[in-house]
Amino acid sequence: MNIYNEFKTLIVQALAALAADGAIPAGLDTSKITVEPPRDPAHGDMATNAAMVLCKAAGMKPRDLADQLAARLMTLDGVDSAEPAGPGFLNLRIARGLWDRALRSALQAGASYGDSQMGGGEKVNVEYVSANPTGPMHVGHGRGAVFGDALAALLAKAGYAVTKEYYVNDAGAQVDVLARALHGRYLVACGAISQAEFDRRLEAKEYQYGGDYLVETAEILKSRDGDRWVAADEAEWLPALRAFGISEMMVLIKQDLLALGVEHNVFTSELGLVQAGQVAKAKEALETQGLIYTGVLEPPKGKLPDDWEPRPQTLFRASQFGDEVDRPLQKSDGSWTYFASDIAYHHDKYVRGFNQMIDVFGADHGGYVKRMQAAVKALSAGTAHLDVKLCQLVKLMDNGEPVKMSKRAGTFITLREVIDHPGIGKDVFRFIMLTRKNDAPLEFDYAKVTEQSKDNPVFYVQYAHARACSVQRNFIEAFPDADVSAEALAGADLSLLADDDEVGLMKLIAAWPRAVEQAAESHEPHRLAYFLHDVASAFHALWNKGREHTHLRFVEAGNLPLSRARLALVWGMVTVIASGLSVFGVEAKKEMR
RNA sequence: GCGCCCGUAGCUCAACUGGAUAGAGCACUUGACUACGAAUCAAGAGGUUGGAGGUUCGAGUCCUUCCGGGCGCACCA
Repeated sequence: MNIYNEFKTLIVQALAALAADGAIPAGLDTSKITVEPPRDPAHGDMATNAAMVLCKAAGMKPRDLADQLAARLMTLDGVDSAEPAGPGFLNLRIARGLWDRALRSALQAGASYGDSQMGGGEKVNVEYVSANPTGPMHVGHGRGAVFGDALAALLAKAGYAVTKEYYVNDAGAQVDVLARALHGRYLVACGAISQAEFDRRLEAKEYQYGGDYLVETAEILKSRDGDRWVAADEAEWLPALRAFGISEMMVLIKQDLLALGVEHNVFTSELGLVQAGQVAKAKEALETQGLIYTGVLEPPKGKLPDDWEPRPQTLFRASQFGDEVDRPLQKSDGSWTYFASDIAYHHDKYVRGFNQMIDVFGADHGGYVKRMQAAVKALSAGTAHLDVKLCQLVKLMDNGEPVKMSKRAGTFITLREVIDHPGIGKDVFRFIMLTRKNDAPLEFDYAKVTEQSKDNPVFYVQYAHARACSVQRNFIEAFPDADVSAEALAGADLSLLADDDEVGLMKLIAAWPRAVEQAAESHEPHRLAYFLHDVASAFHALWNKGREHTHLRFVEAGNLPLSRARLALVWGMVTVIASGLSVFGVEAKKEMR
């Protein structure tokens, strides 16, 4: 129940009534009308741009249109005042009873407060993480994982039927590279080569994954298979070690995901798609539309690669769908490109009934977006939509100093190292990852995120929640027989909440459903982090106001009706924070000690 | 060279998809603990939104063009 949307409906109805009276032309396009809280609360509770948006089509001055609309709206229950302002805004003041009603509905809804029907049950597929199965997750993966997970939860809250997917890239060249590196570690484990020889080969780029994590994997392999792969030909050991390596790496990755609290519904194997003939099928689907041909691409502009040579390739006409050039589906050895199997994967999603797809990638995949969107457009005859969210880098800092690279991971700092850092853990990591827009770089400073102060947004929000729980404890102490259930609180006499800041907090609580819908619509969960911060801030302010003015304290011994009304307010705030944190997958703490 | 993303207070970042006087936190200045948790709060100061044009009732947001940064640019994923 988004109160702003309700009023938009009322305004559209009022306009229709004006049109019926002949005061304005009929059939105006009302789609651009917005109803939103004004930036300056002094302007009222809601502002609409209706008069400004419609004035041209109506052939009226915005001010006149606003006057007409204002007069009409004034007759409605729930509208205390409607005043034209500025260039043609219409500012509304809403009856107090509606804010009371919003708080009651928050209390009654509990954790489901803010749930929306916006999505109408439409199926949405969110693909995220999809890290290559070649090693443990690093911090960048962690950001994508948290972002995708929170976005999925947000869309679910907004009424979409969400499926969370992980695409396992187990078919390309990278997994061969993994197999070779694993083989090297295995030779060391079996005593076939020395550690020094391994290091030499690593230096010579014979092996590309130097991370220590493969040492243990090699040990497991040795204990399973003995030394049977030592003398074997590569053609023999490669497939075996590849399969083993992939499954072991997926175990590592799933452990990391578990530690982050990230859970996918579906894991799709690239190799599986290839073996099942899905790639060929997807290619055929494009072929029947005449979108596949064999051709030679122009050399890339700018720096020419050393090994460039004209080569006939199987190409997809991506340029017909907004991409710059056509894109190859097959390598010169006839095997599929990554793009080809990814087309098959998205085709598969489409066939499974997803017309809304979201892919969460690292920012280094930016060049890949257009061709994938082109493919989805082509495969669905334009009926499916793919949104690609690119997550920028995470800059790891400690007290302002960049954190050094890790030996264990080879190059990257592992996700594990970060969430196992003293004082961090999954909740801190998750929340901080969501305090920035996905396409903005994010600075993650160990010192700052573990600080217990308002400089640390995780702490600040959780502290508000814990403080509120403390109010409840005090209330129970003062009124041992009183019912503190949300249902009972919803029955409190809310008209006793008279202070401006109390009403201000009520309005914030009432704005939560709108915040959820807007964050969901824009695919931007970070907005909720800011909203929660605002709610926490309003609560902390009210708390301190009670410190200076004792009559504003939440719990007033001997005054049960007032105390109950205030606890209802506090609990409304708790409801919003708990609801928001659950979207983020972060625990709401009852106490900080 | 081309494409995508970005440029907002000293620093890190918001800005409700084009709305009214561009907002928070940190840092800085001042004030509030015999006190429901001072891990907090109140107040002050801080800006030509990288520059210049354009679109319109109205631009940080859209268009054009420069400047500066990041990423990507056939048979890698």
